[in-house]
Amino acid sequence: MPDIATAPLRLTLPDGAVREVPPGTLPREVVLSIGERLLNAAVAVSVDGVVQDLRTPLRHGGAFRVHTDKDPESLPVLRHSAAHILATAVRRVRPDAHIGFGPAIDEGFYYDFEVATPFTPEDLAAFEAEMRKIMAEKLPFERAEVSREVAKTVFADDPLKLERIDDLGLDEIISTYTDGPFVDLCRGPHVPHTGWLKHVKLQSVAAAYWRGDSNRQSLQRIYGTAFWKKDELEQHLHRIEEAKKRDHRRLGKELDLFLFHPFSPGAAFWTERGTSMINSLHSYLREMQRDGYQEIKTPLLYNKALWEISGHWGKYKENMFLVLDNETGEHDISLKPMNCPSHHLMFAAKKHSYRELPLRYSTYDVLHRNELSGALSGLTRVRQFQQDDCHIYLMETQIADEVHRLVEMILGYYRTFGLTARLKFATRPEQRIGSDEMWDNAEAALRGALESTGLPFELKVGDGAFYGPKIDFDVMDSIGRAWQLGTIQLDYAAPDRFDLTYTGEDNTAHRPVVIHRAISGSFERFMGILIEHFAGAFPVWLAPEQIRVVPIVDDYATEARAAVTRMRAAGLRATCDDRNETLNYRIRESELMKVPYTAVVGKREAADGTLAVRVRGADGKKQEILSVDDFLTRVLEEVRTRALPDLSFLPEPTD
RNA sequence: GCUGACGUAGCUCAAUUGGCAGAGCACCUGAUUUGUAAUCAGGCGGUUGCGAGUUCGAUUCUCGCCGUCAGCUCCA
Repeated sequence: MPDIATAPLRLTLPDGAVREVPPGTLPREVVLSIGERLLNAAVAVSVDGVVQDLRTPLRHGGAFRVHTDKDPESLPVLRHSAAHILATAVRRVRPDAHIGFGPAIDEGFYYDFEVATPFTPEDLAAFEAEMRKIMAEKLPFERAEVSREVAKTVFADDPLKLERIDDLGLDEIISTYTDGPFVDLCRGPHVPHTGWLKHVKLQSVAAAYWRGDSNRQSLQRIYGTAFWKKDELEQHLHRIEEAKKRDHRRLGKELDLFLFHPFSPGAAFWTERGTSMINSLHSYLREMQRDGYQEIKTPLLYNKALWEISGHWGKYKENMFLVLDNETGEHDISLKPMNCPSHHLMFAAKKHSYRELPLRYSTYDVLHRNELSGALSGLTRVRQFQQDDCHIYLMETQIADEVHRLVEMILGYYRTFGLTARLKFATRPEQRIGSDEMWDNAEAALRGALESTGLPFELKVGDGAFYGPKIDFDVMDSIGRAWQLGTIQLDYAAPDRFDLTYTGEDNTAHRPVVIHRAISGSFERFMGILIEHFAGAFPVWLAPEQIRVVPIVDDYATEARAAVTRMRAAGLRATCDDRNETLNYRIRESELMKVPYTAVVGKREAADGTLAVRVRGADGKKQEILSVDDFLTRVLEEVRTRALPDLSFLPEPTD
């Protein structure tokens, strides 16, 4: 047991009042002294922001706060306790199970078990039932602080816990928590007793390596979640269901945007509709880069000599698709996993003047990365993709301006989609190339440029690329999920490796600096994000089919087709659905395909040269009768401004 | 890659203990000529992912392969 200093601890309450208590005082006593009702509602307390439970002796003074189920700090405590209750249940039902770790996580909790035979979904149901019993039993969570020797005795039958104990530092307090028959090595904090848990749901079971190490044994991990209130749990589960409905894999099929085939896992087949969307994205980017960018194309296959120069052969070979060279019989050719080396070759192929800098190469070339088969997932993790990639060669003095300009451009691009981004500044990682001096320069330059934008950013120490620091853009979509998309990476190493030079004002050779930057990350993943963000109801400029014209009966098909012809001539993507089906049927299909405008032509419209325009998702309420000209003007304006759709009209996706 | 679950018509899903593989939608044909989210009738469509094995008989059981999905430290 570590020494506890004897000087009284000063606790400052939120109202400014100060309590002095002897070290080792239990928080519950402090809370009780504030009020009995508060104690009944208290889940945990925090001292200077560090959350602990009511039965962990106080060791430090500081800002003292009491957390009830209203406070965000309390939810992880509840979920951590839920994890223990799960372990308690599993041990009752399957006494042979060894216990691993069981923490609270963002959306709930998990617990790892080592068992001879994997759990089944039926086991999960049995565990959940047992958990309910344990919750009804209101078993107190008893905390004990024990010596290393005692801990080892308690967990003599749990090898995973023993290993954990051995990892603990000598000065760390070893504590255990007991609820009923179950003892766990645990730092806490926990709720007072198992009855505090009311709304728990076990969600899935999957394998997880012990300590995430694929060389270690595989454990069974059970995921679950818990909430204070029933409707919170139900809402959470409902949100998961809703997210499934806008899953891009499902919508991609329903909206006929792309498909996958087992003969080329991890590579999308884009349908006409999906291709149309990607082309719209391309045009937008080209428009943004009209000024000062050179779009180029470079080969897809390279001799390994290039990868040896770039360093990929040593650091990235596992992820590259190697190709057999028939003449040498060796796999010494590779599909490119990145564009940078080929751009550097392009740069090095000519003499460059300082007057040309910054020189910006952009490309949409296809890249291949050999991701683990188990890592593939829809459009978000693929083996073949296109980046909106760009490499900028510049002088060090130009970095600040350029980065400033890039940040604005990238944020502007996201804004077009109604996406907001958070910036992260990532510094030198442990595994890196280049001298410390180089890193000092690079980090200072990039950071200075970032600060000049005046935007808030988060510092990610050690998260940089191996060749330089970077700014990452994490984008939040319409349902609050974060995706890492854009990146601005400073590279002092590649110019050396590729011996890149430009001729300066002084007529001697100088090293340029390289900036790698991507905006969408990859078009594949960006499409996946857009599909989910808009739930398939894309802005007009992006929608693969912008207008569907529907004649009520054959008699007006001529007028309908004439309208479509005019729309197409104006550069819009319009179709005519004059199939022999009922009007309702065709309207329904147009709505299901999320076509922004369905223009109906009946007797009146045919006579007047008008269209009855139905707006997607508005339930027919926003219909307007417009002349073809007025309608065209309006849609063209929406396309020109890349107007965002009114997402409040977003219908619940249909099953 | 590893662990588990899954793979039946273009799509979404059925099929008792192993016993003739079905439905809806889509598609095709015909009828119907429709005013804002599914008109009616008929028809086409499958060597049940692929390959072995067990069995009188396999969608069903076993094994291998392919693919899909979930997960693979947010540290007791």
